[in-house]
Amino acid sequence: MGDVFHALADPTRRFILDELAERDGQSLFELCGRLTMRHGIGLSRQAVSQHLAVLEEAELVHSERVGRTKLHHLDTAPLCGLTDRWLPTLKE
Amino acid sequence: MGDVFHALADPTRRFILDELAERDGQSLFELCGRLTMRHGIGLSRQAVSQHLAVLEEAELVHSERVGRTKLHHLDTAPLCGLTDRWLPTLKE
DNA sequence: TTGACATGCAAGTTTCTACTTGCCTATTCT
DNA sequence: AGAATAGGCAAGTAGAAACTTGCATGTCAA
Repeated sequence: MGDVFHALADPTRRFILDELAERDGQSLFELCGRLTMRHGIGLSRQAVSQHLAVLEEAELVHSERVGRTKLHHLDTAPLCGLTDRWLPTLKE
Repeated sequence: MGDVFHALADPTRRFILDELAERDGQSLFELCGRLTMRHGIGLSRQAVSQHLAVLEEAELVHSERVGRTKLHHLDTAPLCGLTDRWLPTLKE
C-alpha cells in the first residue's frame, strides 16, 4: 500500500495514469509519444518503461503482451479507500 | 498536490498521521515516544521533526507554538478528492 | 538568574530515485 | 533470411531523501 503512494508521488507517473485514464490499452511507444506531445515530457523509452514497472508494482497498471507490443491498462482499484484511514467520518 | 503524495509515500509519516488521527495536538516529544512505543520506530527527535516539516509542507499537518512546546494538528482536507482524477465514475 | 526542558538550525553521510546509454531478444513484414 | 519494429536488461551517474550528530535558541520553574 505504501507502493501505491510511492507510485503516485512522481509527476510523470501521474501523467501516465492520466493518459491511460483517457485512452486505455496504450503501448510503451504510444505513451512515450503522448507524454512528449501533450505534456512536454521528453523522456527516453527506458525511463517511461521504468515508470510503468513502478506502476505495475503498485498494481495501478496491468499489462498484456500482444505480439511484439505490450498494452497497458489502468486499474483504479488500489485507489479506492486509499485515504479513508485518516478520514474521521469513516472511522467506525 | 504532488507534495501530498510525496508526504504519504513514507511509512513513518503515515504512522505520524495515524497518531495524530487518534490523538490530535501532540508535541514533537510525544510523537517520538509514541512512534517508538506503539510502532517500534526508534528515530531521533530531529528525524521526526523533519518528517513533520514534510507533512506541514503538504498541509496535512498544522502546528501552533504553545510556550516551549509545539502542538501538531492533523488536517485531512488535502486528502479529500485526491484520487478522483483517475476514478471514472467522477469524470463529469 | 541559573538549570532543565522543548525545539530549531546546519553539516555530513548513506541510501535511494530518476534517468541515460549501450547492447540484447523477440516479433513482424517483405 | 534479413531488415525494421517493439521492447527488455544491466550498469552507471547525478541529484534527492532520510537520518544522524553537534550546537544554538527560546521558555519555564525554582
